Amino acid sequence: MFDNYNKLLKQSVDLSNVKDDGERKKRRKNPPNNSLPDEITNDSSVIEIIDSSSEEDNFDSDEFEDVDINAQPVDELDVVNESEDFHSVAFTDQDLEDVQNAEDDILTIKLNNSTEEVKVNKKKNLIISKEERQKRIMIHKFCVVSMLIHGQYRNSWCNNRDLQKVLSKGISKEIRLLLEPKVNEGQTNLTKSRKFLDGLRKLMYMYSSKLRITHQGLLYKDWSELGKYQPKKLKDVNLAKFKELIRSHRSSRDIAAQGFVSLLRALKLNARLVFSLQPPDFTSISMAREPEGHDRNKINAPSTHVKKESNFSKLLSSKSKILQSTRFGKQSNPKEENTTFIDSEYPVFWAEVWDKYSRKWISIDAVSLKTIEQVPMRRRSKFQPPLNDPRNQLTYVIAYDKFGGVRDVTRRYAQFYNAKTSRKRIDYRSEEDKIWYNVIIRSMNKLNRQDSSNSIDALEAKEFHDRDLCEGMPNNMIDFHNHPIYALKSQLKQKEVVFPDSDTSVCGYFRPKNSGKSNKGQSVIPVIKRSNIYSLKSARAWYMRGRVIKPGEQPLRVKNRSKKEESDTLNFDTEDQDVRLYADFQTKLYIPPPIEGGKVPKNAYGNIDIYTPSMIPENGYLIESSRFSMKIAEYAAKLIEIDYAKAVVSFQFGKARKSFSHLAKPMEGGIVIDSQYKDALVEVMESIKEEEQEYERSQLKLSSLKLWKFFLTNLRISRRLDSTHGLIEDTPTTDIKDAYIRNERESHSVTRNSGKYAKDIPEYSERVSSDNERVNCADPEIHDQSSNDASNHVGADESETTDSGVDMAGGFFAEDDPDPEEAAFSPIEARHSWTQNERIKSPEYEVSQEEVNVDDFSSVYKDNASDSDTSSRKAYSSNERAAATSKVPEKKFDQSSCETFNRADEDISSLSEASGPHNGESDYVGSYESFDFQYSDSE
DNA sequence: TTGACTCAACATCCTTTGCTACAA
DNA sequence: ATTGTAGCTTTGGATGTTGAGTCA
Repeated sequence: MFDNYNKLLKQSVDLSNVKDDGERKKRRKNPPNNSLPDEITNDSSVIEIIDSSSEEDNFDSDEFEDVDINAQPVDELDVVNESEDFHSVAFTDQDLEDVQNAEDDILTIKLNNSTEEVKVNKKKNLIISKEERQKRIMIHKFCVVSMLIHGQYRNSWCNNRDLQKVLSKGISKEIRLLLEPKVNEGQTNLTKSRKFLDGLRKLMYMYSSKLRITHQGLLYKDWSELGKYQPKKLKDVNLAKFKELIRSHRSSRDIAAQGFVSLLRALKLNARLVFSLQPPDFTSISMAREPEGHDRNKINAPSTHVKKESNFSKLLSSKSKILQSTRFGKQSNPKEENTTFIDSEYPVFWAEVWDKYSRKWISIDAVSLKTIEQVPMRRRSKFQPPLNDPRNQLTYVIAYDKFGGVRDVTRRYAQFYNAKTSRKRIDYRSEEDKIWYNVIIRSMNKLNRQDSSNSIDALEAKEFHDRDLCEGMPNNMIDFHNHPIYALKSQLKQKEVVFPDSDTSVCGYFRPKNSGKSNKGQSVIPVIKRSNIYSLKSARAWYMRGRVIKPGEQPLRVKNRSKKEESDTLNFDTEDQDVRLYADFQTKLYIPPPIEGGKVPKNAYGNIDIYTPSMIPENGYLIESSRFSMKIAEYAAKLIEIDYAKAVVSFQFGKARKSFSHLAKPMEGGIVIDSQYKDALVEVMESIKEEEQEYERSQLKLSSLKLWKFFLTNLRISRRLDSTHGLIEDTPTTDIKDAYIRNERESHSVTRNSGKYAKDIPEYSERVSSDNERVNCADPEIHDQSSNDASNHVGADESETTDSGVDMAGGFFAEDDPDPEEAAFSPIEARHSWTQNERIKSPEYEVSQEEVNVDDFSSVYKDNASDSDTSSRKAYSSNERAAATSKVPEKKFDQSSCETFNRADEDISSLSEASGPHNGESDYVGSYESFDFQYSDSE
């Protein structure tokens, strides 16, 4: 299960494709001037100049001491790696020495010149990019979900009857009696509870005495360690293996704890499996650094594992990779290379048992801590690891009960949940994430536990509430920041205010550890209830949220406009230069004026503001532009002569603010009308919409017919030219002409073979395929495909016809100039309309559908369209031909229209069928009937 | 050793209703 | 002559958050 999770995790990282270097390059505002090490040595003259000046003027011994000379080459490497494409350059020890030598030569210069830059770079490299943050959040979420599911599986395995049977066999009568006292014993609940706990304790010791921990379980990993190979981990645990491991009492701590839960359940106790999820911390936004001290060993994993972590190592910047190779590459001892993660002494999995006598959850860890505890209210739980534990972080504690219920019980185990723990959780990040998390937790429950809550749940909820109250004030100033219950005045945001600003808002006092300077000598500072802190907004801002200031309310704060704004507005009215800010209790819901006599009230701009649904007038209705376009809505309203107002729902802000006089563009989200006209208007709009669609359809029909006409006329002209002038001999001078002639010949062969299907005629297919190829030549992939198709169809020599450039399309434009724009829509739509409505009428439809190779045929059309190039037009040498195409517009048929035709032609076969019934209406279409190219004819 | 503070570097929020030239 | 629309410009400032470093 968990290996799968790891695999998925790796994949997700692989997919997101870390672009560390590119990103960091972008973020560098001032790329360092430092050039490559060897360049530095070459450029000695420049350096000397700097040297002399810096020695006299800027030499600062303190600064000198700041820089670790030994570390300097490494820093140099950083810089180089940053500014250049460095991936392929392998650093050798020689390089490193060169750098050091170079460094020695120019020591003072380098230091003085670049110290500051190096410092800046160091700083910049410490914080990850925005994308990286997003990715970390994503991975964090993914880990949370994966671990939740993992816990769910293990929890269900704990319910396994066979396992429970085996486990409960070895339980002594004494323990059983303590856990399940006889009903008629006249004892108080307290005594019973004590006995119950005693029983649990004995059970725990019994269970733990048998255990041998042979493998490592789940542990917290830093971002840099996520992909590291964990050698002592159990793999491929399925239910059978799980049972076997628990029976043998040789497994990991996690599985042992799960086994204990199973044992508790076997004894008919209400036991929960508790899982402290260990996702990486998304709030940590610093670069993944190489661990210090003894952890260094972990970096150089054995070569066999390198592949496994390759995806994840992308998380590490390439910088640190080079650092690793340079710093530790040579000295590292193969024995030390093993990746070792030292287990935290705190558990990841443990059990909770419901003590029905004291009506409390009892936490038991029979494996790691071998402890049993009813978590205290005000003191730290034994289950909570210290905040700096590198292998166990208590952030999400999830309890799975035997009925499939899943509850977040972090509040029980985290002593400073509000002050510390909650900040590391995804649900603290935003309202959206909170919803996400709640949905996930809810969906983890079994269906019958999703919404129902039993009495135990209710008691637990009360317990958590009490714990919130018992948490008390933070013990340091940082934790007051954004604390949900308490606040310090000095930490309020600019637009936050205490109201009422008196002692009633103060709920206590805080003594900073080293009574800070900011407290102006005061040893204690007042702590304010968060509920007495209000976020202020201007009247305008409130209006944008559908609220207005109550009459007579005085602003809680008046903020001066910034100097910038003052200079912008040449208004000398002092009142306009202040922004008056109000709290939400000073506002009320905005009730818009009602529509009277069908007249919609409008603002100064002739619109109506609908920023929230509450801003729609009582008897008004908003026709949202998502359903109908603004045009249709307005037209319909005008048509039935009712008053309406365009609804401004939001504003869009331009990027360049200064250059544009307008900063905000109003976004129209529909029209507001008197609600009594709603039905009528909707009716009208629907019919307009229908009409429009009908018109579009007819336009498509028309353009399809035009295309068809264009094609047939094309063929007719070429045939007439051939019949009048005969075939022209092949000459080596004009390849295009040759191809044209050959094409014509082939088309005649089609004619002569009338009665055969197009696909059965090799020459025809050949031409079609090669043309296909030419059309698509812009895209090499398509090119290959189509040429393959060609050879599949006929296996003919393509070179014969590839250069044929026929200016047939041009000729047809002269007569019929089809609008390319129109054509762009017609063919596909036309297919639908014709296919569905008319096609069936055509008697030839069946035949063509079954026997004509549609692809081949359509390609003919592509040929015509794509070859209408001015260069190919030159191929016409004879006057006659020129005359035939004399009306060719000089307008060049561009690529886009070619593509248009290509698209169009996919459906030409259906169109050709469809145009059958219309043959009397047009000369060209009529001639189609007489034309020999009738593949559907049965001879 | 720890916490409070400063600094640097980003991230994010706040803002809240055009004009002109030119083609069709 | 009228109408519709593309293209202007080339990048804000204040506030909040985070991590590193410093100091008491």
